Amino acid sequence: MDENKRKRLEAAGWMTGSAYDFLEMTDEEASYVELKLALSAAVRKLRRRRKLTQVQFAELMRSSQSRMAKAEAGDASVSLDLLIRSLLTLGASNRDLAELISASAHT
Amino acid sequence: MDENKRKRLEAAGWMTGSAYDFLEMTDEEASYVELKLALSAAVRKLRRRRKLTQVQFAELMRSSQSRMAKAEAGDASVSLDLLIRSLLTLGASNRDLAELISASAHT
DNA sequence: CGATTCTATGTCAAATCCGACATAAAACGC
DNA sequence: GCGTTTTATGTCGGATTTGACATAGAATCG
Repeated sequence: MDENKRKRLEAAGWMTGSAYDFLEMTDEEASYVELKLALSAAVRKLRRRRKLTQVQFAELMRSSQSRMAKAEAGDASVSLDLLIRSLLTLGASNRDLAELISASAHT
Repeated sequence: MDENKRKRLEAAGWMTGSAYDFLEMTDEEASYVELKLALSAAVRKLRRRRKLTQVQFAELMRSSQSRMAKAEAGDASVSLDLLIRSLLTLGASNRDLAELISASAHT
């Protein structure tokens, strides 16, 4: 795993929160985390493109501003479920999702 | 929503378990459920292609046979997270995931 | 058929994730 | 600068998801 990736993950709080020592993360685990970060970035991008504040977005999601902020930040407490539902709520198509996923962690 | 789709969802226990009346499910909710069912079917297919029993698969996942059975059955108690991690563990690439997603609910 | 292996289903305590709230910190306009 | 709006962060009780277990049901093979 390269250094840039490591720093990105660390910045999102993936080191202290994880049950695993970071360097022992398997490839699948790394892919999984990378995927989540890619989706969270996409949520932010798409929300802004839709000219919504986090508060407005949270209303659409029937959630809270704080949780959407965490979703966009790639916080470890946010599930893939929530990220995918966020993107769908923002109007992403399946094809959009697919492109996001195939683009993430293109190792 | 067409009748075939409705029956598929019902078969996986999505009617009694849901908080919503089925016919009031929004498009995003339907896409989300469709996606989960597509992924669960893919898990089964891929596991079999890898010549693994559910018990062996569960060991790879550090989970249990019963949970993997539920994952493959599209049980409502199984999250997208678990399905995605299952596919990654079975060796699916991001491109594979992307194709699954863009293929699901091709409305 | 009976034995063995594999899969399905129900249950439950523990772990995780959730929305909500409070509040701090940025960002933006004036 | 100061107010206002937006976003970030920490916390918490409750809801959901988890792995594990027991056990039933299929499938396969002799």
